[in-house]
Amino acid sequence: MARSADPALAERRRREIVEAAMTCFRRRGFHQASMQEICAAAGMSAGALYRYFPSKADIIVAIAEEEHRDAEELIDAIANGADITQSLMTLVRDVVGRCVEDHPLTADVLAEAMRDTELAKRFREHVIHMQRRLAIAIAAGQRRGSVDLGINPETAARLVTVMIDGLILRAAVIRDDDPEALTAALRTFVDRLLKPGSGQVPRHIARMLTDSES
Amino acid sequence: MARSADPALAERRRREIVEAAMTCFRRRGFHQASMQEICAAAGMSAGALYRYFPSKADIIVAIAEEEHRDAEELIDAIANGADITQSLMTLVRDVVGRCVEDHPLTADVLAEAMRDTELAKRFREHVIHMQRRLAIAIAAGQRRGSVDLGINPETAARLVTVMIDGLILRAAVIRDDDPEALTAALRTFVDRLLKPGSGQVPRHIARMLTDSES
DNA sequence: ACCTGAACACCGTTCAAGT
DNA sequence: ACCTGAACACCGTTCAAGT
Repeated sequence: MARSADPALAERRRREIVEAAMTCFRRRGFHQASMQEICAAAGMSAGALYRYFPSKADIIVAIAEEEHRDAEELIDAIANGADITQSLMTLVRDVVGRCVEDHPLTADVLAEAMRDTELAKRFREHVIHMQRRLAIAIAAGQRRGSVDLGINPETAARLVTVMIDGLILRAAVIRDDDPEALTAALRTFVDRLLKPGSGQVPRHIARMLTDSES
Repeated sequence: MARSADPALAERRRREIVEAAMTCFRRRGFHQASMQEICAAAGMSAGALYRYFPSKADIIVAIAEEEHRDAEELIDAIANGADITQSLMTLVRDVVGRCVEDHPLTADVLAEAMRDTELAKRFREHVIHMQRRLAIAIAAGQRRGSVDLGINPETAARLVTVMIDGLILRAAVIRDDDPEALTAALRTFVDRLLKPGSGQVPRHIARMLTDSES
């Protein structure tokens, strides 16, 4: 990475490179895009680029860091929302929506994480962070009465994050999967998992419940 | 692929190549493994290999076909099981378990599908097939009374397949994620989604339900 | 200090030459 | 018909030479 006399310049160059690489990777994928392409997009020579990133793999680590930072900002935002059910729907729409744009980057990061120890470690920490934040938000929802008390917050958080991963993957590969059916399915998932006393109760019993308890 | 005078030889060679490639890809990943390595593992020259596969990309298409065929056999097997809840737990254990071995292949196939139209098409068809089979099995479960009538079979099938994708992804990247917690979470997911009249009903009401209806 | 771009070892793929 | 392996264009990375 070369000790720099001008940290501001170094930071600026790194951003230029990451930005250029993201454009190239989105267009052609991590392994299909060449360093020459990235150099051209960033407006610098190979030698200059290698002054700021010791290898192509390090560029994708920087991209993964950015993706994870973005996702964590999203989840921190919803963690403060009052209605956890609605917040989750919004979160998933945002995460999956953003992914539709960046699906190739996400898939590339994943595939690289399978080999790259550094990347795998960051991925792991990211998932753990997401899960913890969500568990806290769900527990808060339980105290507020907006989440069913019958479910363990850690369990719910685990299921939601796994579901989000699955949704991202699906949005990435199956671009035209019926989006309304998916949203409806997600609603069902969130309701059955989190809604206090959910729809499985027969109507006449549900009436008794509301009559006697609210 | 070269019209062959001996179709049996051609089939044998293709298998040798796919087998060799799977070994190499598992070890080093799709893009890290070189054609020279695959040739050496298959015991043939570059020219010979290219007689049977027109490109590296076509080898991964063959591998994806095999993965999909395996997964579809698994789902067809459970579709005939009596207890859909238990079958699903078994299915997930099998799919995720198999994946722990083949996670790098799965991730490589996914990342390639992001660029490779041919691969993406096969992926799409595979997901649709899985979903249809599962929906049929779930509908059968409803007729047998082992699945809650309050859920749409297509919706449930969609959620289960998305969840499976998420689980594969997680098993692939986060190898040491607490497996027991994951199994327990999955149990919760399946129960809340499919079990007739699940745990959200308060105990005194549940008692009334069983007293008056069964 | 920062940058250039030719050079290096290696990649996927081809094809003239062998049997 | 089937196979070999040197050759081709191109890859990620390095480094002597410039400013």
